[in-house]
Amino acid sequence: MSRRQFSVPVRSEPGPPDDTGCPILHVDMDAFYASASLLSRPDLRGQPVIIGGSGRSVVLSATYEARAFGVTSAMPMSQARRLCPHAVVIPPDHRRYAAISDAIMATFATFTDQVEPLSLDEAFLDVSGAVRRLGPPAQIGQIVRDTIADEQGITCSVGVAATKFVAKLASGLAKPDGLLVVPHDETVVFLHQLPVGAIWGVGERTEEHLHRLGLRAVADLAHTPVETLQRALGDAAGRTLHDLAWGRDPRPVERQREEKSIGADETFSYDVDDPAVVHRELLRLSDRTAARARSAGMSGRTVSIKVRFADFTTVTRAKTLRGHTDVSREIHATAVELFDRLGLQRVRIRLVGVRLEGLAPSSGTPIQATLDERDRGWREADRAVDRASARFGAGSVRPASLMPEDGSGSQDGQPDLS
DNA sequence: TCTGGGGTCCTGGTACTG
DNA sequence: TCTGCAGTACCAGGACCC
Repeated sequence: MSRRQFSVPVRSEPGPPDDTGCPILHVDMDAFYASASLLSRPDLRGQPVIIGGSGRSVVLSATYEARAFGVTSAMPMSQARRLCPHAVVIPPDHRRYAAISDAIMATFATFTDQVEPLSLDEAFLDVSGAVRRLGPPAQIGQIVRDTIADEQGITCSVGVAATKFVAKLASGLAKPDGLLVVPHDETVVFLHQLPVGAIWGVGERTEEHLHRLGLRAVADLAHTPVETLQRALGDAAGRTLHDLAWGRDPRPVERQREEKSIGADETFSYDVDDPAVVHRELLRLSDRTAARARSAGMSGRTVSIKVRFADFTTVTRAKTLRGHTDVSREIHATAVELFDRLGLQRVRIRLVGVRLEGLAPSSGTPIQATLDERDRGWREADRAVDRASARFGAGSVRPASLMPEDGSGSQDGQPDLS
């Protein structure tokens, strides 16, 4: 679900496009979260619908009817409501999205075992091994589209190209509900007509930077010496951009991608300057992070925190531990230490986050060796909480300091600040 | 005017180590 | 023992992705 929108004139020649040497498919669901939410609200089809939360949140997705009013994903909800006041707003249902995504990925796997999920709603497929069984890549792309529509009731767009980068661009141009082939021999011509912002890795800042250098189209990038780009953007980015501008993208479709970090952050419903409140939020986030790490069978060696102030400036602090951990209490203690070390005096804070980095499988790391008897006790307690959560639901057991003062036990997972 | 939450990768600076 | 150097690890920030 790319957020960058651009368009180019796409050549339409008579006859089917030549997909020889184009084994990479990029499949991207159309307005995935909105389409998935409408499956249970068919009465809203054809209407402007926005998927998003309340308070200081942003738009997760919107139907094409809402997009016609200028609503885009990642836009502040307050702005989206102003642009399209008559839109129906539906809160996100992440469990449902994950279930539909699992089903879609399982469908992809029936076409090829070379599937690389990029997010819940998009994936690369290398169909080189399926051509003899199912036909040329463009035909496979069409079968994928039909199958997803039949099975899930939502549409998707498919890009077919020689490389991942170009396939992704093609699916974006095919939206909504389309398929676009970029023939191998036309890759460079196709790329050179695009704006620099179309390139993977060129965001708002880099685009501005390139514009200041007088580089507006991908063709300009391609004809700029790589050393010039490297001086302007750094060695890695300069080289990558130059390669992509010439259609060079040797990255294969990778089935498994290792997780590098797990974390959670939360924006307060209003800015907070009480350290005790921040400590409590760090406990909640540490708990959530540790539980997710344990459920993934991972532990991490570095704990980092993120603090965003009212003026939106953000600082991060990190500490690397002597050994790996997945213990909530240890992560929380480190997070609090990092926060206190900032020495903030009644500064207004908008968001805090906790992240566990340097992940490794818990089974292969000597966690127990680093723990004393007391810590082992906390580890066992975490395990007991995990078992209770699995049986009675997430949040059924939590630290006493996170319980509401009235003892009701009711809590919705939001910071208790509103 | 208002900017979420989950991540990855890169860069530059500093500290540590042999 | 001290100094300089190079490699590596760590840290913080920025930019980017969906």
